Amino acid sequence: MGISDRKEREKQEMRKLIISAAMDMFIKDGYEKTSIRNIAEKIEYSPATIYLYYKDKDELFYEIQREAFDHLHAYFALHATAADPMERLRQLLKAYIEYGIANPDLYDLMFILRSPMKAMQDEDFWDNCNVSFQFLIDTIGAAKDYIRFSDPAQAAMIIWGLGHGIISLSIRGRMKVTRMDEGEQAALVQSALQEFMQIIQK
Amino acid sequence: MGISDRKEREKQEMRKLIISAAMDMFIKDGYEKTSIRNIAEKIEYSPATIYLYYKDKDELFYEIQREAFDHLHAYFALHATAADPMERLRQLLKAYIEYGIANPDLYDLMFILRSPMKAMQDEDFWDNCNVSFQFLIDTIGAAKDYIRFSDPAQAAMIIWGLGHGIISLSIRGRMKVTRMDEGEQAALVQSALQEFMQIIQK
DNA sequence: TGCTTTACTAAACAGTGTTCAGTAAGTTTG
DNA sequence: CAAACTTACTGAACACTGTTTAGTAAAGCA
Repeated sequence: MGISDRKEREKQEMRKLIISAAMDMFIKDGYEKTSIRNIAEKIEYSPATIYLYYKDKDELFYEIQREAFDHLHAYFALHATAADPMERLRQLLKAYIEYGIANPDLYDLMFILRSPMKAMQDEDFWDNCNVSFQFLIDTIGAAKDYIRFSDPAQAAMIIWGLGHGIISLSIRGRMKVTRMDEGEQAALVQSALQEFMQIIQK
Repeated sequence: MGISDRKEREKQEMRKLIISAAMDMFIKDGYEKTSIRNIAEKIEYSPATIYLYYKDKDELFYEIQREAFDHLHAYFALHATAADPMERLRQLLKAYIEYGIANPDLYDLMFILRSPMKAMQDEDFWDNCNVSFQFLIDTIGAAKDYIRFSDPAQAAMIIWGLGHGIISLSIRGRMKVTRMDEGEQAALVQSALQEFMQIIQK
């Protein structure tokens, strides 16, 4: 049936239209201003129409999260390229933190906000996150003989935890407690990470 | 003037009443259900009354954050007590993570939510957070000769970042990507932290 | 007692996510 | 081609949210 094919195509195009409008607003105006009503206005449809394509806001945000993870993975692939495994791991951690601080709203969606996780099975987050997560696992796997952790899973936990911790403290303003200005802060983070990588190296 | 003294006392009591109702709701029902209207209903006043005592929701949440930080500091003081500096640091990191996972909503307020930071000068967060933060700084200061960081500030950044990262990934459901059940996850976190502390030890 | 200040609230405004009845156009069928 | 059916869409409403304002009743002071 040619018509139902076209209908299906149009449905996918509409979903895509909604998602990209939402993604744009997310990046430009942040999470708080990305409302169903604002998205609807931007694409010149009524708010109710969005509910014909997405069950609720959480499901919509879940789809934007998928796009965000693709975006992050592309950044990893571009910046963690060294042949030497240990150097590649260093680059990956640096790229992660740079990405998070440069794209705080997308980072929120991927790693902080509750909304995209709500309407989700356990497997769904795995689907979205996995390509990026696997990048970390593989990089640590390649470096495993050069780091002082007996188990790569432990190393992954520590490195991800550390990276996420620094990004999220930073983008949620909690580094204020150090009473440093942003420049000092960034310098301290960088030198601390440098030493950390040195310390965990065999 | 006895009357204006009493008035002042009553004003403080009212603020206290609002805060404790809000704190209760925060712990019992979580952040999302703690609305100005719900707090007002609980204390049997109109929503507008709350605005006679707090400028806006952010200022109210800032005050609850102060209480939460007292709560956290009490937990630290209770659990990080070893005489040996390195052991005390280990206890502190463990206590931090335990506290965060056991009190996810208060942890949110202290370290994740944007709301309490909005109506805030840089110094204000310092006021709220400082007693707890100083506990970390002091503990690291005492252990500084036994850890492989040249600068205690670097060590603080790494340890806080790591602790916060693990707590926040955990309470925001992002550990799902490991495909472990909660028991396995907790075991991995614990063993990873164990090894981490070993590795940074001189 | 009369005047003023204080404490409080009902009602409204502007925003949110979401649902549902109704319409108008597109598609299929007799 | 016209009638019947299906699909796509929307206006308006519901139940929430934070916040402001005008008005009221009680408390304090002269």
